[in-house]
Amino acid sequence: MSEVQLPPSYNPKEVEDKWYKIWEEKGLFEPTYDPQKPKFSMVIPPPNVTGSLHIGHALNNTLQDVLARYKRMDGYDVLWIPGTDHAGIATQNVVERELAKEGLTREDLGREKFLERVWKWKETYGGRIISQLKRLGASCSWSYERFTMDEGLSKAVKEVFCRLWEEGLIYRGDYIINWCPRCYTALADLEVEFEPKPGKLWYLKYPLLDDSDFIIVATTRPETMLGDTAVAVHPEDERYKRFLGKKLKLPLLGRIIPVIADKVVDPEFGTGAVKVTPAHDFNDFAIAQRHQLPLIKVIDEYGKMTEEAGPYAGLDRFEARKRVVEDLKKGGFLLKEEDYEVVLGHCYRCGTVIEPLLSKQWFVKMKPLAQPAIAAVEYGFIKFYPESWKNLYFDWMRNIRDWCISRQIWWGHRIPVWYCESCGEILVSREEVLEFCYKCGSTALKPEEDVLDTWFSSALWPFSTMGWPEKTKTLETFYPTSVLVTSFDIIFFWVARMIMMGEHFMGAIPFEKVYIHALVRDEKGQKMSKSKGNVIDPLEMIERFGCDALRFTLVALAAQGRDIKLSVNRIEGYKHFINKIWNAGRFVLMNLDDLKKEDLENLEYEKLPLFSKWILWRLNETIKKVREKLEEFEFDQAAMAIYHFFWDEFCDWYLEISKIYMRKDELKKSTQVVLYKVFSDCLKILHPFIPFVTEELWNFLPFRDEENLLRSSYPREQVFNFSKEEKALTETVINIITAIRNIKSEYNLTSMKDIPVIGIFDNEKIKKLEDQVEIIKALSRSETFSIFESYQKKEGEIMVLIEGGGELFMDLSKYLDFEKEINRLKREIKKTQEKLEVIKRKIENPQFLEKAPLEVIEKERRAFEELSQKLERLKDLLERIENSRR
RNA sequence: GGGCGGAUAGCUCAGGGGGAGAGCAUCGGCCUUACAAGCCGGGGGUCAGAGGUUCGAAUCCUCUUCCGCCCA
Repeated sequence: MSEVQLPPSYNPKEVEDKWYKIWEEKGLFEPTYDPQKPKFSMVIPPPNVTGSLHIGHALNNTLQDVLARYKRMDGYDVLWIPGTDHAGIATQNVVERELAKEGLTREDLGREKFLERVWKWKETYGGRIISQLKRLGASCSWSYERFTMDEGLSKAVKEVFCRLWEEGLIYRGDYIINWCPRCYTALADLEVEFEPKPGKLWYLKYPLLDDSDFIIVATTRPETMLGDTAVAVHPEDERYKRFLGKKLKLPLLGRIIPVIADKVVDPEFGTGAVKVTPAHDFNDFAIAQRHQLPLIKVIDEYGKMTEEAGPYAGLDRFEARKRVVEDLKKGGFLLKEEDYEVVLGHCYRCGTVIEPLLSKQWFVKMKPLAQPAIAAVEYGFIKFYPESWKNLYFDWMRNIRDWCISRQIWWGHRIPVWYCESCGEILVSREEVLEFCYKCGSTALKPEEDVLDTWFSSALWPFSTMGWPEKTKTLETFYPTSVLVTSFDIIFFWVARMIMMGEHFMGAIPFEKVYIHALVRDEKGQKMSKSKGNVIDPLEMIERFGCDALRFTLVALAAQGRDIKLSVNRIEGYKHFINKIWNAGRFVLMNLDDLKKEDLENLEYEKLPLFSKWILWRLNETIKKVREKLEEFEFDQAAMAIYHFFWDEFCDWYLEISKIYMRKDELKKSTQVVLYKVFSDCLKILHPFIPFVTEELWNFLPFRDEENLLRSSYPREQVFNFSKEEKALTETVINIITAIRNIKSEYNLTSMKDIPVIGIFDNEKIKKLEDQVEIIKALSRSETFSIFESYQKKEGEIMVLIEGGGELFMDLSKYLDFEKEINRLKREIKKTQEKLEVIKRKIENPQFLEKAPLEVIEKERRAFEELSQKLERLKDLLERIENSRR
């Protein structure tokens, strides 16, 4: 017995903190810049600095960590850059809420003081998510940690803005944009979430100037009629042809507006005539551009009616709606009102109903940027996993619209622009402070107040984190990154924009592969959210079941192309697996005695007993499979392969068999070596998935190729010689054992060891089986097992058939329950008959014989042979038992 | 309105043209000195429905129903 004493159950809490600290302090997560090594790099999708770790982060970072640890062990120099995102609107909102508790608004503080507050808040809480990532075991290269508002990254942002401006790819102008009156900022199209809500459709009467006739328009937003500058109909619409070119008198305000024809009008919707409010509707804005209509803004940035709204000026937009409807009704302009489902845009940060409005904003021209980014994926320089996501990418990229990048909030990268109050020049500069206008020399400069969309800086993340625009060694060594691991909901927000910026500024793709993983949902398939109360908190799961259990669960469920519905009992199930590993480790360690390093090296494969060879072969197959699956990002399959090998083959079979081998002097040493070899390789294979328990156990192993498992080598597949005959023999042994267990269990005789078992096999097999008798006896808990070539069944014995040929006889006369046995046989017969029937139909079908591949036919024929024999013998048996009872 | 994905054991999910799988739950038997968080064994499924392709369909195609998501 070795001196190693491990407690009989694994205690994750003590182990996890200890190892993370050691790994980090030793700098094991850091790249070495060893020129001999191939490179592997990733950038983390930066979580919001305000956030705390939710289950989606846990999945995302577990998968990245699996890759990072696998590649690191496999000889790559790995850089995994971590960091956080300043999340402009979200963070500002959080701090504003804090202020509100003190009865303050950000305006009360002023810009500078407010930003101080945000920074302070960031210093206090920004570290939270980082420490939570560490709790998860993420092996990020922490010395590279970045924040999107860091000095270096800010420099990159400024550089990108200036260059795009110089290239004419950034412009400023009055356009209709999505406005959140609560966050008081413009939003990009992507940042608006649409949701159907019950609403109304109002039918309004717009009379001709001379009151001789009228047009009826339908609208879901009557208050915007105050800003109408036309009524539009479809040019082919016969009903309205006579109105074209005529003028209408806008109710309530009396404004004179034309009737125009435009193809976008859907004659099927409402009455086929639509009011046109160019300042507050995207479609209407486009119509107005085509027809040179005036733009009248009736709702302001606070969601209140403007002076243009005449008597309604100053009212809130929703209040104005009520008043307008009332007044229309009074004036006889409201013809009817019906229930209608309206699709409303909401702010993705605060949920407020978006107001489309006319505003002066900054935009990026996307078409020229999109083109090379589309090509990069088309030509396969960037590959999506699963591949189907690329269609979504193409679809969006090919219909891309210009990107509104200015935000009217304070927390973010200030747009590097000044306006000259003397000559009106727009000055774009990399300078921190601009002293005078470079056109007219005036010092009367007004800085731009707006900041950039947060995603503007995120788009640069793969190279800004590596030091761009400086030429750094990191960039040179690790750009492009190898893989981006993220979820599909930010393919547009982030992935696409990174590809565009990478192509444009680096002249190279930002990553070679994009692995898109699932969204984690609750058991009912709903998105987890705090308001629904269905959140599974990863930190709580780590507390309850251990980090490794959570990680393994997430990986095991991470099948491609499907959402993950997570339930707590799944995590609990895999916690048992962790404990199983722990105990297998205890067993191995207890049985190593004075094993020496030379013993490991001197292992002679050809001299090993059958099952030692078998387990080494199975290990080799498992290594092959896990590697293949990891390379294809089929994490779940990789996890299942090692799970089943470890539990079902190594623990359930080999460990039990090793107990027998180790009792024999001549086999003891080699068995110890095989146990050691298989177990230590399993630790290696498992480490990327479950780093803590494996590192802890590794630490108890007497000889290690590396002090830390984390830096050890990932097992490689070897050429192996385990013959077909040997495979067949192991199967037969396993089948015999299973059959005996089966019978004993059915007769509730599990603990009875004194039931003699007789096996009937052909001569050739008998010779081979002789060496396996001890194993059969031990694992089936039978004191005697004898083999003959033929045998006459005695009374009270039952017979079982062994798959692949052979029979067993067991004397159950003392215990035999005739009724039970007859039932068992009948059941067996029925099952066999059914199977046989299916196969018979097949092999009697001439078309099957003609068209099916030969090996399939062969297989079916063999199966037919076996099953018919089996059926015959079963029937015979049943008859004899029934006879003997009489 | 357009597009994508899903429906497989009681629950959560794999599989993806040639004998229906896992974890959990359930039932029966075992304290067999690594592990009762365990071991051994069992039961449980017209693979959503209908049609088609095929010698052969849970798997491919079409339609239907229901669920989820994305875009407009």
